Amino acid sequence: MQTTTQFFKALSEEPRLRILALLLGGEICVCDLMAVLQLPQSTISRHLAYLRNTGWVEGRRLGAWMYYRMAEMHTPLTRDMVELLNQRLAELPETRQDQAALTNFRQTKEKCP
Amino acid sequence: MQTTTQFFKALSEEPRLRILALLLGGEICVCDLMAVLQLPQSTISRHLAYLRNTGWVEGRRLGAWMYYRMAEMHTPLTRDMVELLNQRLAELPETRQDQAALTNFRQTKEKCP
DNA sequence: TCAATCTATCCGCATATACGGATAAGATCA
DNA sequence: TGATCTTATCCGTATATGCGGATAGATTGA
Repeated sequence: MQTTTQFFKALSEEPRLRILALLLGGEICVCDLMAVLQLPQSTISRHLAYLRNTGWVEGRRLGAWMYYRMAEMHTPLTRDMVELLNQRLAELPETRQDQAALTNFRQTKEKCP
Repeated sequence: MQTTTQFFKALSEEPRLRILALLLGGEICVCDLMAVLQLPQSTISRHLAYLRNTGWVEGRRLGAWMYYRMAEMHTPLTRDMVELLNQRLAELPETRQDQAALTNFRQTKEKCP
């Protein structure tokens, strides 16, 4: 049950919920997250580590960049939670704003491919 | 989004998750919760207050006793969460143990109707 | 190899919150 | 009203964890 409570605790901080909402739309690199969330790099990285440790996301290195995406879920509860967030998180205004900001940033940026 | 993160934070502590798992089975009075969870009264009451404030449960007074039950949910996200917990929480061993302890206590007790 | 870039971790500080005994508040009954 | 029972809140303490600048590690390209 410790695992389950920690899994839910990951959703209890706004930066982490915003990160998950973005990752539900597909893989994102840290630099994009920094641009969208407008938070210091150490803060982003710390929350990503938390999400990694609780099984929510997994990262892969692509050269100097790290890309993060939703992790494969291994239990019914965790699979259902991802499905639920996928359906319901988009209803929150902050989520829509972040998605728009991501789209916009990806169109205008040059580096951080 | 603050509301949503607080809503999830309620699930991030083991006593609260155990309380919710029990309440999914129906209305329960505080004295039963104390007997099942084996925690001090102030701890139970504090967690119940937290669950009340985050919209998870509602209580009603019946004489000297307080009975708690799952609250009516008002958004798709919260309704889906209750449905999910209802389906998945029973898979955890702690939940099964608590349910058994509740059944057992209700059969043997005399007071706290 | 050195400089530059990207990311993870470290560190000290601040805040949130869990804990549980003590106390207060509400209700019942004699 | 006073005694008793049930529950809620208060209180001081301990712990967890968020924050973000500083630092370390990893990678690339010159």
